[in-house]
Amino acid sequence: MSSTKDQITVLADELMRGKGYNAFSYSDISKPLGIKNAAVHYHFPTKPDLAREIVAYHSDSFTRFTERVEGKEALSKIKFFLNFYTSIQLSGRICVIGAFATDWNAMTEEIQQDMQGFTNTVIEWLTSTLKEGESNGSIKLSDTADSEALSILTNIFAATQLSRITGSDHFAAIKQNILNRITH
Amino acid sequence: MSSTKDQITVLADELMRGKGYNAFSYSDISKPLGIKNAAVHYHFPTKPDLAREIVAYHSDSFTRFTERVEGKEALSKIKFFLNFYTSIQLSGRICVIGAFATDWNAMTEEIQQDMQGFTNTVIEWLTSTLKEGESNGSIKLSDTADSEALSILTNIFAATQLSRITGSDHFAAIKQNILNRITH
DNA sequence: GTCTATATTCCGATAGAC
DNA sequence: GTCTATCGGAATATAGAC
Repeated sequence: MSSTKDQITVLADELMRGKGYNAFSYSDISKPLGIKNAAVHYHFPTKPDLAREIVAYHSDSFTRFTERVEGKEALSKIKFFLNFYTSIQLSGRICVIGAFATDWNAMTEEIQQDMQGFTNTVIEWLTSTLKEGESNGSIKLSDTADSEALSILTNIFAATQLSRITGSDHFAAIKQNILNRITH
Repeated sequence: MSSTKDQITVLADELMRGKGYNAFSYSDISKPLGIKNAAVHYHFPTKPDLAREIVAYHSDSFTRFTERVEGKEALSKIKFFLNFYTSIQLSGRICVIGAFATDWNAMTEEIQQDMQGFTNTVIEWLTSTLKEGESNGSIKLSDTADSEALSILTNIFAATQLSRITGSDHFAAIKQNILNRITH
């Protein structure tokens, strides 16, 4: 049993990554939840408030993810990360980073700052995990860990976008290409 | 001297890749051009008509691009392709593929089909150009040409998105990483 | 915390004059 | 081909009762 506020957050996130920020409305949230427009505004007075909550939701989720895989072997961690994107692709949605990037110039400065913090956290985790794997020999790096992290991140989040247009086979091919690149 | 219709198309494309499909309005187009709302509707009765024109505009542009580089050496062609994205990044805009992918579920079937055709054309050009470079020895492939094409495309179009959030240094790093991967 | 009711603004779109 | 004028609808947001 989750609170109305939590239900709004989850649904808003799905709409954000499903249709885009400017394509969903308060009524897209209130109707499925069986509540009224005003009730959503009670929890999130403005739409930017809702957007910030979505970012906070992903920040928390990513923190829990890193804690869950902490202690596992580095290559295994990367595979868990990539498998998370597979579930995004299967749901027909896209990564939150790409969703906010596209609507970037329609976002308030506060949202932008929150997203910068979140995105850098993801990049830093990827970078340190790649270094970790190179140290123990499970991962092969042909460039700096930071560059490889950026390459992997853009590959996988754009794969959720591209596969909407050209189909899920392309998502699978991109994911496999990443793994081929970083394994011996 | 370009026609009003052409000016509308160019501006609509910039808005589409600058703010997103649902974030720009007919008045965002009419005001800068010094015309009225109704004049834009005369040329493009509905907003989906405008979206289709944007796709057609990019299809034509890409065809002209491939003709311009035809005859050049394969690696050089890829570099021209990547440099085109540098100009997108510098303008603060994103690649049309990512822009439409994010708003995919807000698009009509006709727009989606047009985008599928355009995107596959880009992928096919990249694939055949990579094969060409492998044959003449200028390009190194560690995976199938098709997979490498998908990897490069997602890297570079997502780089225009990511760099909005984390800065242009990341765009440069991703671009360089692509070149490192495919050269000896 | 949710409701009814409403204010306000903006959007996409059309009719008809010039 | 562009204009004025306007329609119908939807969106974000708020006031005040319960």
